[in-house]
Amino acid sequence: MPGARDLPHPETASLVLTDVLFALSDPSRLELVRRLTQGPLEVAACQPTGGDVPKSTLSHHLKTLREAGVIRNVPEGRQRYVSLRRQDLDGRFPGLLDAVLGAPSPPQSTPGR
Amino acid sequence: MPGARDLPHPETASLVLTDVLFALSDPSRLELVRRLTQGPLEVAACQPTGGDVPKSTLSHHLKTLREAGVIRNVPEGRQRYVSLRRQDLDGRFPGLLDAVLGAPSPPQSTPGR
DNA sequence: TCGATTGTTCTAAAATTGTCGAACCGTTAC
DNA sequence: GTAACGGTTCGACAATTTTAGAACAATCGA
Repeated sequence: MPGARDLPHPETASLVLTDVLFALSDPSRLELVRRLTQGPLEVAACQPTGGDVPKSTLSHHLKTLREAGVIRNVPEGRQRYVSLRRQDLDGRFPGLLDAVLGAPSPPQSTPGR
Repeated sequence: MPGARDLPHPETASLVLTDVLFALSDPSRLELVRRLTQGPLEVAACQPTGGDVPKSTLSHHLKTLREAGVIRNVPEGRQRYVSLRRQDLDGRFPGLLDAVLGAPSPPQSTPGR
């Protein structure tokens, strides 16, 4: 049983807070994390809404999130499923993800005009 | 009314989540924030424990935190007082600061020995 | 007033991070 | 097999961020 195409994921106990905060500090990565709360996505579906980001760029962001322990990226046949490591994050950093996800996402929602 | 030496601080309502996360994603900045929970500090006291960081470097970190809205930096006579904008942060991003401050700070707290 | 104190700002170099094309690797379809 | 898919990795370059010395600004004490 050869094709073990698994990427490395940090253990829950060794997740580093500042790495998680950094991974979440990028708007496009954070938006993806928000979408992942709805459920796992295949990589192609991780594209920003309507955006057309090169595969390598997207893959790089996924790597940042994965190495910080925010997401899991597992092979499934010919594609990959990306999912939020919610329980792990909640276990190690209680309340953090909820606070981040509950916070107002856009800088401000242009009121008037 | 001359010596208005006040630095700009963003309004609470306009704080941006990703900016806050980024500001907190640096270990030395985060450590400072933790210390600020004890109360305001003058800039010189913001030096990392035992560390000897150049003034300009420290000032730059303070700027990052200030512009993100994490701290307030006000002149007081010849020095300046740095304080955590806890209420503002709690108001805009409920639970975020508590979660960050409650989280394990070091990568791992070597248990045994 | 002069000088020491306390910190910010300016400028430039070093280090990180982001972006993207090209090469590459398993998997599945033909 | 071999080609098409779905994605990661590699390498290079651009953009940010970090670091730090030097210059500068405001305040206080003598």
